[in-house]
Amino acid sequence: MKSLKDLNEAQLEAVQYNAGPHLIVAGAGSGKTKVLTHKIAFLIEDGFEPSNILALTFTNKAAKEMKNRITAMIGVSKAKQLWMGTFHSILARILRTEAEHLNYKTNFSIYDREDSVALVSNVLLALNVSIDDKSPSAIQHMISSLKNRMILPDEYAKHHAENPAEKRLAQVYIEYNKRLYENNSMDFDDLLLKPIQLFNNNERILAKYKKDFKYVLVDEFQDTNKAQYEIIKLFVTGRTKLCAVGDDAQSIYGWRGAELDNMLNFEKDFPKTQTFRLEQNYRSTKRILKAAGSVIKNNPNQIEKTLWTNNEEGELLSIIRCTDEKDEAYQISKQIKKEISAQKISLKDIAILYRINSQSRAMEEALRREKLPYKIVGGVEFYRRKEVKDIVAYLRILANQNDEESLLRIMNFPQRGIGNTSISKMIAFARKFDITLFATMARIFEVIEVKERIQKNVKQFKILLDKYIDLKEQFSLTELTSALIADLGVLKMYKDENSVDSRQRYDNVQELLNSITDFIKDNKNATIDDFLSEVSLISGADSYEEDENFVTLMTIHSAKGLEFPVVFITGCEEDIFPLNKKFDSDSNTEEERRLFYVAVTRAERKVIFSYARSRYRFGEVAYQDVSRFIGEIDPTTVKELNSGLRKTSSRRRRAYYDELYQEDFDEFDQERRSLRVGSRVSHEKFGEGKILAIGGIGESQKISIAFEDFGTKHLLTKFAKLTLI
DNA sequence: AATTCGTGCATTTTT
DNA sequence: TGCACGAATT
Repeated sequence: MKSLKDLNEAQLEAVQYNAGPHLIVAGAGSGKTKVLTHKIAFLIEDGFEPSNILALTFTNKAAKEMKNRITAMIGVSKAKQLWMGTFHSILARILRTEAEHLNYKTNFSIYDREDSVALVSNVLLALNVSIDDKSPSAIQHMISSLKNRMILPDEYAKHHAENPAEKRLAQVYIEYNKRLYENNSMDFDDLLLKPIQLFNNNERILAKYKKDFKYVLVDEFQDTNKAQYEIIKLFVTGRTKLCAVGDDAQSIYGWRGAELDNMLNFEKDFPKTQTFRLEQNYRSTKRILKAAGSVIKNNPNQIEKTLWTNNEEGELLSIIRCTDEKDEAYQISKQIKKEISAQKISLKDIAILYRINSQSRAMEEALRREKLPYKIVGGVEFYRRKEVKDIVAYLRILANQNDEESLLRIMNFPQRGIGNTSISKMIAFARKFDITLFATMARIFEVIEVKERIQKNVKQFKILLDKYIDLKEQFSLTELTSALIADLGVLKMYKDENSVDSRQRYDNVQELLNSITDFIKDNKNATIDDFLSEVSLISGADSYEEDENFVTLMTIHSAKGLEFPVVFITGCEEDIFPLNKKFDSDSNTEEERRLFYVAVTRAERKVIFSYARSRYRFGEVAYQDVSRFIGEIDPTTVKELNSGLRKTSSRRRRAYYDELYQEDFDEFDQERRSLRVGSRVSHEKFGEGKILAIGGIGESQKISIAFEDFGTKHLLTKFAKLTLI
């Protein structure tokens, strides 16, 4: 097979191995996707049917990339038969087919995070409970972690909930799941959990899929959580072949339940595992690899491997020191202009990476001012925008009338005079007679508590929905949606409003129509359910298009898997990167370090770090310390770009830095230089704590401190008698 | 029921 | 800082 010619020896071995379960430990830039695609092509040539191959990825982006490359190798018709996609989308597909065995209907809705949070909110309200003042989104996250660890509501209530707060959480968890079921809906975690339930209870169904999946390939294996691992184990037994690809150093989804141990213990769960290592990097310069390596080696838990490259030595990495986030943005813009005129690179070769989305704001402003075209990947994502979600909620109701969350969303959008009071009455009625909210609308005249005028509005609304539920059988999705939008008059509404905001909304609704048209074009026989699955599972990171000439802005998480000639890594400051919450654990820092590693290894030729000495956080100025990761970089690989001072010997660099920072802070704040964000202090009444933020100057300076026993307090520095510990 | 105004709170990262 | 939500006002 001639395509195997451009593989190196290690890659070739991994591609051709077929004797049993195998784990490919693939370092950054070592041609992981290439190996996977070649492997699939190789298998097909070897006689495997495409429809017997299951290839699982984590992001749609990765799935799409792989699909494109494979299509180029084996042709559309074969590529189409592959089971290839994200865990979530493949399992959603299986669930739609098998829904009835779980007592779900095939048209179930998929709730994204926002929908789930809204549902949690409603549950909290209905049960009238609160859990340690936690926000609905925090509670949603707690429920999600439980699901990730495969702890179901009943089990949690029986075996895990001990203190009163946990007991209340159990209550909420139970009700939340019950409502999901009643709404004929699943959240993201259910898409993984329900299949396990299905397969455990129905051997015949499992057998059917096992027969289909003769070869299972898993990308980004280090990011699998317990449920995903369980699914793989269900599919892979006996003669099924398993190929897992991953890089423990790039595991950055621990917070989402990813268990790195899945990778470290792989050999135990799958006996006779063969491990391959891809250690040659084709992406970065020697210096970049050395710098990245010098940081990641501070993590104790790792699979041993040495990344090397034949690429050139390359430029030194550089560091830009900035006064604040505006200065940072400005200096980066200047640097970008410099890079472009000095070298033969264009805007699309440049990425600006940050730890948290909120960092993008200052950057955007500077880029606009400097007239540098840019594009944000991720951020407030298209399908998460209010105006888009509103329309999507209509489509969801047309597909699944049980979906109460969606119905609530559109009940009074556009405004039709059905307010909260009336809605509460209707919900009460629905609960009393144990019917859905949708069914209640049909009997609205029995809900006597609702004013007559409003009953009529509900009736009108119901007629509208019924009309489109009817029409969906005859019309294409595109026709249906445009007719609906016209009927609702939302475009006109946005146009009339004629504000900056509403113009944007207008465009977004138009864009939604376009995306539906595109989707139907690509998926000829797609149903409304298919489209809705796609919409729920899509993410901002998927919108990245590499051929357009823009500077790319994104979080490091969404940069995973991508590469750029020039990479800016911004906000290299303690409490941002690493972003340590409250009292941080080592494992968190290790994950942050891996994230840093991912950031650095995105670069082909040049890396520029930046950090600011102060930064607006929570509306207050916070004085920042430079990230520990900067200090961990091998000093022979970096230089400071804008220190007014000459180079110092590398051995002295640490001391020199410390001195420099001391000076800098003095300029800012003579009196209180000893109090810094992150410092630990003691207060005579509140005991010990950590400084979160310092704002204002002189008399009015305020300080936020997270006390260990008293929570977060905001105090006037003048009055708070603080001592540094 | 809709609009306006004010307060308080928040920032991880994503399928 | 800016946004979201709640109370107060119409």
